[in-house]
Amino acid sequence: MQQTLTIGELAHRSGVAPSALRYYERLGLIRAGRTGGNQRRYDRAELRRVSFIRIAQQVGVSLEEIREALDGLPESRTPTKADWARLSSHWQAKLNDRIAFLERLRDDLTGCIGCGCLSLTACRLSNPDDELADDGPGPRRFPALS
Amino acid sequence: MQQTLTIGELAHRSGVAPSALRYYERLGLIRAGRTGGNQRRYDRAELRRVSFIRIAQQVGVSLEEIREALDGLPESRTPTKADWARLSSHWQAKLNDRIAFLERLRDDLTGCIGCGCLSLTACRLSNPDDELADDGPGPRRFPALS
DNA sequence: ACTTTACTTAAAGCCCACTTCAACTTGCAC
DNA sequence: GTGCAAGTTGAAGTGGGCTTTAAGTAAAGT
Repeated sequence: MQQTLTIGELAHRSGVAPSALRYYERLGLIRAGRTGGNQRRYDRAELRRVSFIRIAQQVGVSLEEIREALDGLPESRTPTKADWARLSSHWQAKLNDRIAFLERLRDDLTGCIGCGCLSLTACRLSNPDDELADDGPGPRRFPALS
Repeated sequence: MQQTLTIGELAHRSGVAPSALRYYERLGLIRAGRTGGNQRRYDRAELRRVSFIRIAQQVGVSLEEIREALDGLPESRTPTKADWARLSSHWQAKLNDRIAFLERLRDDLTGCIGCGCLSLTACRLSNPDDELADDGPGPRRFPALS
């Protein structure tokens, strides 16, 4: 018989509060079996899911997006190494995008200070994505990520 | 007389909705003069403030922290190049911290896949029993950049 | 002068990611 | 078999970051 965890144990091992775990379950991010007395019992594999959720959150991904990603895992069987590798490499791509974005931000900020224009609004940091040419320096929308 | 912007103009040029600009004003992030008829008129320098706010938000900083940072600007005069350079370099440090954090995350993720441990929970990626356990309610921002 | 668009306010609403509450039930330790 | 920590539920509350609404005023175009 497979070893299971109570909600308190999973909470302790994952660093996520029990209330958050119940919330995740309502959103369909994790699953739990039940005892005869209706208490949750988590397969140890859920620990990995919770870790994944927390990592994705740190990258700035919403729970809804995380749910969509986790939906890519097989439902019928415990995810294999290959399953997780696929998901994780997808997240590495997201991380790389985000890192590149922040680096661009940092470098542009440096340029703005260095060049003396000082107008954050006048550099490519704020890209005039529309009719800039009314009068004077233009409208500035920040470039959206991905 | 100094050229000013209506709230609609500032909204258009900054890409921030008028309601958000009024909200920022309530929080003390930006300031506005008034016409005889009580309408807001923004000094062009406010455009820079709004840009700064948006950039800081992209880095994952809360409005409260942004307000504290902006409080470092002189109230009596229009901020000089040096004023902005000081603020911006502080933000560059934040950016670097955040970039370093994400890189560590990315590299650890690679390691987890490569080594086959597959247990994200077994690496330093997930720090069980740690301080993140009780952050209180509210949307999770990015981890503190200190 | 008139019409239309833009602005004003306070208060309420919304979305996300949770937490807290109240009232109750399970299940492990002794 | 009893005591008590740990679990259960739905509903309501919290905090951040806004948007929407309603009712009214200002200013710009013709």
